[in-house]
Amino acid sequence: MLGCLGRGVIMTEHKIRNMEEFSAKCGVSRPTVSKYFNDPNSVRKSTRDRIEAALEKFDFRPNVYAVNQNRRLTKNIGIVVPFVADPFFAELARNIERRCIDAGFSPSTFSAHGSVEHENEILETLRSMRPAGVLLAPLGRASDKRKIESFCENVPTVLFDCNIEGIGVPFIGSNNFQSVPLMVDYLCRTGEPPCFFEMAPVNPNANKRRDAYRLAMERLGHEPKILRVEGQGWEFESIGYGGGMRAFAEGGFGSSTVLCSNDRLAIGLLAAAYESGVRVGLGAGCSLRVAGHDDHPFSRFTCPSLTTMAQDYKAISERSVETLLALIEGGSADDSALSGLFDGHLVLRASA
Amino acid sequence: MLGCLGRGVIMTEHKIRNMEEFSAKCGVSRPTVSKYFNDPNSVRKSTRDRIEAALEKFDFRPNVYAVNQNRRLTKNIGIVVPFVADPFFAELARNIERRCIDAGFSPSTFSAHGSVEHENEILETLRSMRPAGVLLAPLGRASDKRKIESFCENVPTVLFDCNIEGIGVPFIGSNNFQSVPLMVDYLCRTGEPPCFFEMAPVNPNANKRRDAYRLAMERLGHEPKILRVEGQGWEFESIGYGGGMRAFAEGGFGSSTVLCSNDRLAIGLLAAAYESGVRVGLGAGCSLRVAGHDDHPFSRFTCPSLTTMAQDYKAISERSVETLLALIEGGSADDSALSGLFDGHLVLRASA
DNA sequence: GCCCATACTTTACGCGCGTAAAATTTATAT
DNA sequence: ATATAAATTTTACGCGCGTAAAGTATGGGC
Repeated sequence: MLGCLGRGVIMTEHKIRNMEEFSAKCGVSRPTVSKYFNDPNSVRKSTRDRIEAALEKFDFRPNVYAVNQNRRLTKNIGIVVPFVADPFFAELARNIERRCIDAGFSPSTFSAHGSVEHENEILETLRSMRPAGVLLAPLGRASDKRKIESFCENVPTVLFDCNIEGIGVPFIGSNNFQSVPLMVDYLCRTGEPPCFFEMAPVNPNANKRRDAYRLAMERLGHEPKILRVEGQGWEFESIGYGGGMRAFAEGGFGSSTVLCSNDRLAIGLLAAAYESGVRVGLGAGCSLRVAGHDDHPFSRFTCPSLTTMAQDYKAISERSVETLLALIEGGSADDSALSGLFDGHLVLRASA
Repeated sequence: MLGCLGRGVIMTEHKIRNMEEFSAKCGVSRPTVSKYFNDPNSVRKSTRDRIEAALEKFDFRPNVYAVNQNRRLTKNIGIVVPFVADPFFAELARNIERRCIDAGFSPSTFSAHGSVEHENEILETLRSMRPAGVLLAPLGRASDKRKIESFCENVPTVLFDCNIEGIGVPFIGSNNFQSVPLMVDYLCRTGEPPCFFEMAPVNPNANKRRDAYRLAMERLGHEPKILRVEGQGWEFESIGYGGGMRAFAEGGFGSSTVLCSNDRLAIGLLAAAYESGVRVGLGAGCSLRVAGHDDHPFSRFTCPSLTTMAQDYKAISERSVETLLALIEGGSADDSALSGLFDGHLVLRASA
């Protein structure tokens, strides 16, 4: 490729193979270049300029594998969500990714796709990646608690969205005991007190929401009514649909207001209502009100649009990353003291 | 940790630090162990058994960074989708991931989150990962064509879902010229010929679907009617909703049947119809039929449920991975000859 | 002008493993 | 039993970079 004739007319820049060659082009020693890549501000401005000038001409990048092999701690951060096909988690992951990049780390996102086996595989993979830290939203009840626990002992980890209680790991999530009562209160003010529509709980959030519902109802002097539908897995819409169809066939919910454990369940229920000829909403001719929880990205586009409790995506992702970075910096500081729960806010739409 | 008293009662298995130590525990040489990890069947059964026995006792795993540094080609495969918050892509990615793992590779999935900058970042990251191959679903029109082209020259790549034409890279996707005419034909048989509802095309698929619609209509002796709505970005539902609201306000679509360029657009349109008091479906009292394209995971739960063309997820993911593996094996074989388009099938639901 | 802190260079070692070549063992065929 | 092929061990080198130590250059303050 490079002409040997020595004409020197067009000196084809032969590819830089390693940091040694690159440092030669800079007129700077390799260790200094190495220092530069670890922290550009750790070298004098004049040398920084020389390196960056050469960087534009040759676009060299240190070999990630060699770098990570030799660093005590890699700059990798693992992000694990239970089910990325749920736009709620996709959105959360996107936010978190961005923040990690901005903090100078290299995030890699994994989805357990709803399966424990896959979640365990991911933890194994993550282990061998020796990440600086991990942001983990576990499957929940289905998770292999011991594996997660032993993982957290070896890798700085922050749990988000779904807690695994009693393992002393920081947790960032939503405050269900604030959000659910707020919704219950709104629903009671504006119509018949709601019943609670849930599936077999996949995680602590589901349990807390039910408990919060019960408490809120009792505090308002109403009798809680809980309707649990069958079904498992992560096809919540399908479960909500099936449960809805059966309830409508058997004569309704025992209340003209239904508070769903989450939006996806509500989406299924709305489909069932539509198919059953039950008009949902506030207007005349409507016989049912439906509310959800989470402000799922699609809840704006349901028919009718879904009244729901918005989780504070931004705060959760921001605080999760902050907490992890603090954990990475400060060694293994006091753990669960770093936990944080965020309030949600009411999103009033047409369904309730 | 390890008692120094020599009692030997409980010999705490001190952590294996590297392959050297591990091979000692096996009573096998390190190069042989190395061979084993590259291909367990490349060593004699007796030694394989010894290694695997030790493997259970010490759960040693080769350092991924050291491995990848020294191998000519890593076992990594990059998977890139334009927007993972779209469950369609999440589903595709999940399928592809699984197949890569089964083939003995380590997939990492990335989402461009709808932004070119992010897509380019991902390509850079991917480059420094020196992957064996990459499965890339580009953003489409928004993509930086030159960067993708230069990337494909250096890394074995298979495009899926969305083609970048004229760069000689294998492409696996859906056959829009089969699927759209099929839908058009069905709609014409059962009611008024459809108009076509689209947004500014984000990728070649959108263009092809429109062209296929036009052709199909002309072939059936009907006049094509195309309604393009404004809006950009990846919030298709929102665009469909906005376009729908305006169309209903201005007196409809010029046909009582609307074929949408994709399901997400249709989901937005259905929301607009509902809000505008327009009944969608086949039954009495319905004034509009709506059909989509893709069999989006949520299209079962729209109100009414959405009649659509199902893309063959399984075939696309399977063939994409197969093609990439062939590309990896056979060096840079004849490229675009490996392309493949798959037929879709009609999914009849309540909306049309 | 000297002193000293800082930044840099040189030199050197190690990380954990792939991989090649040569010597040796083991299994299979004759 | 002997020849032959296959598998394994030994030995050795290299990958690209982090990092430490010791020496050299740089620059600011007095």
